[in-house]
Parts: sequence; structure tokens; C-alpha cells
Amino acid sequence: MKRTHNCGELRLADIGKKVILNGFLENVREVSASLSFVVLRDFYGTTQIVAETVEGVQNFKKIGRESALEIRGEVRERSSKNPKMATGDIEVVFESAEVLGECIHQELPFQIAQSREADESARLKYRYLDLRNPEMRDRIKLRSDVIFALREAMMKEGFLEIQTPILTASSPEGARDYLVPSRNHRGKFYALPQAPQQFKQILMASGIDRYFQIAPCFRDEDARADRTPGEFYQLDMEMAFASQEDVFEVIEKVLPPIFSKYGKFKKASKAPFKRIAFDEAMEKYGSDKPDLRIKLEANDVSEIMNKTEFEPFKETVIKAVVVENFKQSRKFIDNICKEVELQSGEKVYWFRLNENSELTGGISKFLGEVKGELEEALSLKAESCVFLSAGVRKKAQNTAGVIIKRLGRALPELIDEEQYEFCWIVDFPMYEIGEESGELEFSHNPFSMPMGGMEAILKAKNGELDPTEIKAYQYDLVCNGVELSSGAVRNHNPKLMIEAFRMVGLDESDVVEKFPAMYNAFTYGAPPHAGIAPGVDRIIMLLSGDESIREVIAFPMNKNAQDLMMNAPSYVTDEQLNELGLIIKED
RNA sequence: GGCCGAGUAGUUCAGCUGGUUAGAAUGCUAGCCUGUCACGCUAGAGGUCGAGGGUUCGAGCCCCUUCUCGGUCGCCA
Repeated sequence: MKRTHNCGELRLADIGKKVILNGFLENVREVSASLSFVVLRDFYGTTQIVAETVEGVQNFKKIGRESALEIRGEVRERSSKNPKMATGDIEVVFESAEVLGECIHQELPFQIAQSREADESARLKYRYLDLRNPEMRDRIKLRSDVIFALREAMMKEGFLEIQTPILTASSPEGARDYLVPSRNHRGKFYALPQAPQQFKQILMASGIDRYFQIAPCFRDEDARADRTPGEFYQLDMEMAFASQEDVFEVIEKVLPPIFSKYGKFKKASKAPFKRIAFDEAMEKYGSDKPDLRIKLEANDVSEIMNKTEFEPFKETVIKAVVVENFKQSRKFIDNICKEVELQSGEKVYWFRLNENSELTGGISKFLGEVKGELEEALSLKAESCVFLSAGVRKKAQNTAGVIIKRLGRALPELIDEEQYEFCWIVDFPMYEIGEESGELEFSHNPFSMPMGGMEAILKAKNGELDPTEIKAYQYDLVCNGVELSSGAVRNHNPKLMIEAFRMVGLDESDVVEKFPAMYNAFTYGAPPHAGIAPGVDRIIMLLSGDESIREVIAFPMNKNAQDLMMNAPSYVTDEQLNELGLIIKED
């Protein structure tokens, strides 16, 4: 017989009803030989079953925890209610039970309710048990709800969801591809898409006006806490006849309501989000993904510090981060410096001002001569601590950025209010001098539209303009220090594309041969278009407040790109390899 | 690939300056317990201290090698 109710819905109004419940045996509290309380759990909640006979108590003694059961009984008001439980006003008086799926293991790899504290390898191997934990179930539910809300919002804005191929051609740019050998074409390979980038741009050339997709993307790169190896999902979108501002407008409409509804902070930036130029972000926050909740900034004090006798501060860029009203111990400072040095690979310096505004600690003894200038430049007050980074501009900025983020994490008082604070990082440079090569390279997406268009490129070619001064219509969406996405106005002009490539020493053939479909499509008249692709997994992670992205994915791989549950990757048979032409059998 | 951290009971962890039989909590098993809800009480079982080698009278602890996991840098146009 079918269950009459789920384990989360029975209330006082149901008293007297004969019910059939299905669920997993979570717990048995045996109070005497003829009284025991049984907790049954399903997806929707838990319900207490009470056995009041010797037979009933004996029955539950024989059933292993976590077995799947069908229980029949009658709903009764509890004599001692449990306000912590949704169904805590009632209980079901046990009549009979049937084991639908027996758990034959006496000991589980971990306790379900505490699974999130268990060893992660065990959790991943026994993910089906981990997911029985209501905390994990809530994350899976959150993910489903958010993806539904994203779809709904995008469709309301007139976007069409279109599936693009999973088996496609390898692309020479970007990350490592996952390759799939072709059986019918020996020696040839498909690749899993790193993103539907070319397809969505071709859709624009196809006359589709607004496209989106919850798109799986595959990249064979190493993992991080906020980056799964192998595969992830993006809310991929592209708009025809659209500018940067058109893309911003859609995102500013779609994301904040979903963040404030489903997120743990319940509050998100309103449109328009703050726009920060890349150069300014690096100078002010030391990062192209600043966490604007943290009320700290990096100040340039190079000019003043260059004058001191402190050797590391000679002829280099010095950035200062001032924390006012600083009450922490020396140990705290040392810890911050150690952590920052570990992460940035650069040395951190510091000094503080005591309650009489005297310089103390750290490198203060080198600063006597410039005290007045420093106080003025940094508006220093008594009881402040100043953290400093030094080096070439990029390094000094980056280290200051790490200092800011570490302090923000260690000192919650630096954050006014917990919320989702979005910003756009704009005006990315089109080109940069490669650190290793020393040559001009694309700094991000080679298919972004350069600001100034053909004119700017030609000027740079003639030496009238430093190519590193050319900006691109390229932007990042950042929320609370997390990079949610890159996006761009695309370069839809084939001639301009070729000129842009020539700047970095590539020529027409590099574009035509490596990206033939997109190039050809654009020669038939392509609309100006722009798009973006926020990471779905990262969005869910921000909303749930998790530090590890694996918490919001049903079946994640571990750091080393292994699925411990399915045992992937795995060896395959010689027959399979032979059929694919990957080995030739001797006989 | 570099760096940092971790690996001890089914699970989460403690284990001092190297010293007798490696502990706790939880889970499991058995018994007791008539209103529990992290039920309680009593007893019991449960260990290749990740692996290998070394130093030592003696190693969970020190040294070397190695494996695994996590974090991070590189990488992710």
C-alpha cells in the first residue's frame, strides 16, 4: 500500500488517523521492555513512532539503523510534546512495520546526523549516506530551488534556453580539454566543452536574440576549495544587439532577488551594482575580486616610505592597510603576517600607534623621520595598526589584497553588515606583457571587443598608442570577494578580430583555422553581442555560506579529480581500447 | 610540480621531555529502565598508531623514505 503521509507533515489536526509512513530508521530510544520511541526520517522530516508492547519493542530491536521501512499506526497527541520538531505535537502509535530495504551493516561509516564532520573521503565514497543528512538534503534542495528560480527569471527576461553539444571539437585556447576518442574516426578526438562560448556566439549569428543555458563546462585543471576539478555549471547567457550595460541590467535584475530570498544573509546589493575599473580595484583593494563588505583599503605610501632608511622600502612600491581602533595582541599581528606571507609569498611589515599616537612595534624605529607625513597621508589616529607590503606594483598590490581579506576574516567588526555585496570590475586591459615571455599577450579573452575598436588597434600598431593601454569591454561580476563570472562584449567584426590577433604576433590563419565556425559565421553578418556566465556552483555556495564547493554538489569528485563512489577514473578493457584505436592488439 | 597542515578504535579526537598493558567521547553488542527526544544506568567487544626503513635498552612520539587526504601557489583565455 502507498504511504498516506510523509514524515514531516502530521499535525494535531491529524489525530486519530490511521497512517502509513515510509522512511529510514533514524534512531530507537528504548525506555523499557514495553516502551520505545522510534524516529523515522524521510526527505520531508522526521516523525516519532511509539511502540508500547513487548512485541513492538522487540520488533524494532531487530531492525538495523537506516533500514528503509513502512510503518502503520495511528496518530495520537503526545503527552510530552517536542517544540523542536515540526511534528513534535504528535506521535504515531505503532501497529506494524515492514522492512522495505534492510541496512545489513551493524556500523555505518559515519553517523548520519554528524556526517559533515566526518572524513571527507568517507563522505564522498558513501555519498548516499551523507546525503541522508538533513543538512545535505537542504543543500540539494537549495540548489534545485535556485536553478529553478534562475531559469524562471531568465525566461521572464525573454531568454531562450538552448542546449549546445557536449561532444565537440577541441579548442586551442584556455584550459586543458577533456578528450574523447572517436571510434569511427581513428586518431581523432572529440573534446568536452570548456564552456559553450563559441556555440553561444554562433547562436547570436543565427539570429537568436537572447540565449541562456544552465551549462555544464569541463576543464582539466587542478581543484581549489571553491573550484571543482573537471566539471562545473554556469548560468551561460548571451544577448544580441547588446552592450555591456544591457548585460549588467539583466544580471542586476535577475540575481539580487534570488540572493536575498535564498541566501543566508537575506540582503543583496540593489541595481546598479558598483562599477570599479580594474586598475582602480588593484590599487585600492589589491584584488580584482574585492570583498566590499570589508571596510579597508590599500593606500600607496611609496613616496614617503622610499625616503626611509629601511632597506626593503628603497625604490619600490609600498602599500599600506590601516586598521583603526586596533586592540589585538602582538600574537594576532604575527599570525596575520604569517598567513599572508604563506599565501602571497611576500613579506608583510607592520607598525602601530599606541594610545598616545606614538609609533611602536614592527618597523616603527625606521619611521621616525616620516611620522608626520605618514600621519597626514594615512589620516592616522591613535590605536591603529598599519600593515605594509612592498615590491613591484603588482606584487605590492596583491599582497595588500591578501592582507585586507585576511583581516576581514579575522576581525568581523570590519564588516558593517552581512549581506551580498556585488560589484562589476570593468575596463580590463586587452593586452599585457607576459611575465615569462616578455612579449605582448592577450590578458583575458582574445574575442573581447577592444575599446576604441579598429582605430585603437591601428594606432597601437603604428606606435601611436601603448597597446597595454587598450582596454576591453570585458568585465567580472564579483560578490563578497568571490569571482562569480567573467563576461564581455564580443568582437563580432572578423577584420578587427584579425587585427587584434596580429598585435600578439598571430595572423589571419590562427583565427580562421582555430576558430573556423565562429569566424565564418561572423563573415555572414553578425550582430554586436555581449554575454556573461556566472558560476552556478559558486552562487549556491555563497547562498548556503559553505567554504567548500563540494558541499553544494550532489556527487563531487575529490581534489584529485576522482569519484570515490563510482571509482572514476578507471581502467577499461583492452577490447574497448582496441575498438577506439588507442592500442593495437599484438595477435 | 612547489609550499603548509593532517593521518591513532567504525567515527571524532587526546596522547607530556621517548618509558610498564595506547585513552576519552560517540557508535556497536548485551542487560536494566513506562514518556524519551543528543534518553539514562551497568557491562562488554573493538587498535598493523597510514606504510617501509633507521636511531635507541625501549618509538604513537625522534630521523629518513613513501602513500593518502585537505588547503594554497602555479594552472583555470
